[in-house]
Amino acid sequence: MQNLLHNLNPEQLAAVTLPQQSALILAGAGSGKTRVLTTRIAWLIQSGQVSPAGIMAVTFTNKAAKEMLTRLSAMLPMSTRGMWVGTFHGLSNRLLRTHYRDAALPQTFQILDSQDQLSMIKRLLKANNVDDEKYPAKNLMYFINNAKDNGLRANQVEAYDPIERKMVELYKLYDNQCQREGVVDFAELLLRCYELLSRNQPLREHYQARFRHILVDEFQDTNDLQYKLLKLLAGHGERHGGALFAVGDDDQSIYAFRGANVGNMSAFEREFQVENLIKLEQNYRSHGHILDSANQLISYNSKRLGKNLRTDAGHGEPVRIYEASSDLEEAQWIIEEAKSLMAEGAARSDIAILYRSNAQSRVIEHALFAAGLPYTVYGGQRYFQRAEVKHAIAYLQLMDNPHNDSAFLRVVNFPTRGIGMRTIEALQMAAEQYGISLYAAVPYVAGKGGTSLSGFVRLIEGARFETQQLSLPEMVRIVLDVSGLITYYKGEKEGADRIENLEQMVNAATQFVQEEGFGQAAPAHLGPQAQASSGEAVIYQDGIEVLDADAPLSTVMSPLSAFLSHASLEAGDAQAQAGQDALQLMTVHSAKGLEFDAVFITGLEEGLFPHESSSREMDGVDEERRLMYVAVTRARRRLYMSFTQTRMLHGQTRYNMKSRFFDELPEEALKWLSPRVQSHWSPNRKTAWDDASFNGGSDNKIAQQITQKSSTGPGWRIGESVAHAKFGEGVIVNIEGSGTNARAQINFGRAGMKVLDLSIAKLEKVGR
DNA sequence: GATTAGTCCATTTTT
DNA sequence: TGGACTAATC
Repeated sequence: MQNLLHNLNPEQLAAVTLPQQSALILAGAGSGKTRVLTTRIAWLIQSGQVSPAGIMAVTFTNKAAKEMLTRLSAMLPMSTRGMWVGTFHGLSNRLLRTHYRDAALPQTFQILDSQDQLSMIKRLLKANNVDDEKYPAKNLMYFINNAKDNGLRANQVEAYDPIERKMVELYKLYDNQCQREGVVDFAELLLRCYELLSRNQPLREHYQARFRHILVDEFQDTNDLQYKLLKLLAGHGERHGGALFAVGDDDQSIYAFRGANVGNMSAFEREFQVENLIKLEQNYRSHGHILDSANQLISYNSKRLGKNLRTDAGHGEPVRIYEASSDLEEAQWIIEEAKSLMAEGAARSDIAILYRSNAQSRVIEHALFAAGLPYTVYGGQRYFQRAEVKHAIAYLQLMDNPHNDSAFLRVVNFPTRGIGMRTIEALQMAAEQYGISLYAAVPYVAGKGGTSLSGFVRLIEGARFETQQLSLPEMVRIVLDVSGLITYYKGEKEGADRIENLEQMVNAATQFVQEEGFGQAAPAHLGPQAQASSGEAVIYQDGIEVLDADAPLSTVMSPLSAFLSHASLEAGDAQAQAGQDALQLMTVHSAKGLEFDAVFITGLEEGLFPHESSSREMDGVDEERRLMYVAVTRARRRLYMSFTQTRMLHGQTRYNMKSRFFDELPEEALKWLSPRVQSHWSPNRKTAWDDASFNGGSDNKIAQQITQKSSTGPGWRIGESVAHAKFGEGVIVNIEGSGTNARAQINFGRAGMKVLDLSIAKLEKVGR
């Protein structure tokens, strides 16, 4: 116990040892948030206040959940079994598996990932002859998910115009279709869970009584439904229920675009009458200048719960800022700096290069490749998302639940087995007519198509029969062969990697079976009933099915169902990183939660960061600023920022002003690096002639005149920074006309784009 | 039924 | 600019 609390600072200690009450922990970046969370759980158990089964810890990512479990098992002498640690979706899945009957789901219900969901919506639109110009599948998907994230069913959504009314109608159809197929999307997992618990009082009270302590990580990222679910579990406003311990940082809320509501933090504080608001402001990560920059920057946001990070480390190095002439040159500079960092002993993996949008990585990647520096880009294709893996999964899905139409359509003719469009259309007609799944509709299709379809059904049935008594890995092995996938990819030019990925699935299954505690001999098909002898999983109270506190996952679902859930809920790692020690490239979003010795924040230009679309959204720039705050606080010792005069975007040259965020940093913490001596017309770059003709639409002769004029005389040139008395600083984007008629189009950033007469407007050159 | 040319589009992302 | 997706062709 002593060493458990050892080395905690006073705030951390206070948070860890709070009494069983609602608490909000405002945990700044690098303040030991995860440590507090895990130590509290360990302390609660060690001090005998609660048994592991009384703990629920919720995270957003599997990575965070895994991390928590790892740390916990290192801290605790006993097993963490009985504790519920997982993502919102993972825990919801578990609950729904246990109470599938009460939730009105088939035992083998399957989880649609976003890809499946979109294709399902596309099918729905087609089947109902909906104009997909007017109702793009993506919009409908957004509409449905948005409604579900707010806890609303179709009949609860208020529609204000005909378009919305139609969307609501389609939402309803979509839900019906999901129910028919026995599939649920991500948001549905949570919504079902919420509805199940709200409507079923004994069940709700059982869980409320069980979970004495509910701990939530990254609380600022919760959406409305997640918060409602937590309130329900914590028995807010009811007799039962445990304490909600929420940890989060409103300054790091960067997921509003996917429904996260920072307002949940203050709502929680208010609704639970939180008396214990603890701020963790001691930062153990960054040096002083970096932290000062972060603090000052974020102070420009108005709606904050208020928090200021401090460090015991010294000021350290200043934040270095570099103005490049172009995106290419920016990349070049990054490489030079990274090289010198490495010469000083930095490992490549200690250096991160961050950008606002993925498109920016290409130029940097090119330069790194040319320089022969190993690098890794975060956020590639995940294992279970790869086409070939999804195909194999689809076969397994059909074996476990043949009514999953998405799975059916994915592989009914892959590898090709002579089932064409006409046959599929006939099948869809039949399925529509009888209101059944495609699989079930097969007998209703006659003729040649019907024959080949029956063949497919026999294939699935055969695979099911053949693997009935086998373990999950053996089953996967058989499916890979029987489906013809391996054979198919053997005949493909680029098939070797795909085959390797498929083979990898057997290993994934083996690992899964071991980690999740499925007895190695347990046949993959057989569900809970078959295993009931191994321990009563489900108990009954007042005639209601409730989960035994210690029921392992293996008693509530079959290995196959569990594996399929796992494939949907945990997409797996992105590309196996070949070069271990590599520079880390990623978006600022994906850098959240990580830290590096040295960090480059690139593309700090108006329009890019803050992104131009953010100015159109409510509090959009504040969110961009939080994003910048996240970026800054990733750095331990060295922080670099860069922006460029010229950037290629969507095949067009853009001239952006430097980001407003530079004005929000403390000057004394910064070091502006003088750019290398360079003319604006260095040979590598496009000439003004190109630029002018590219942007202007003025003809080449005129553009050429301008070039000659401006490159010799005191005139103005494209890309140049200027200052205007009223509009402030700007960048010349284009010049039209010449002599006294010359007019310049100038991007004044926040003040907007202006066209000014060069002979009239009083412009000053801005020293760069 | 596969290849190919044309079209469209373009923050951020986990589950 | 370049990737992803669709329509037309052999």
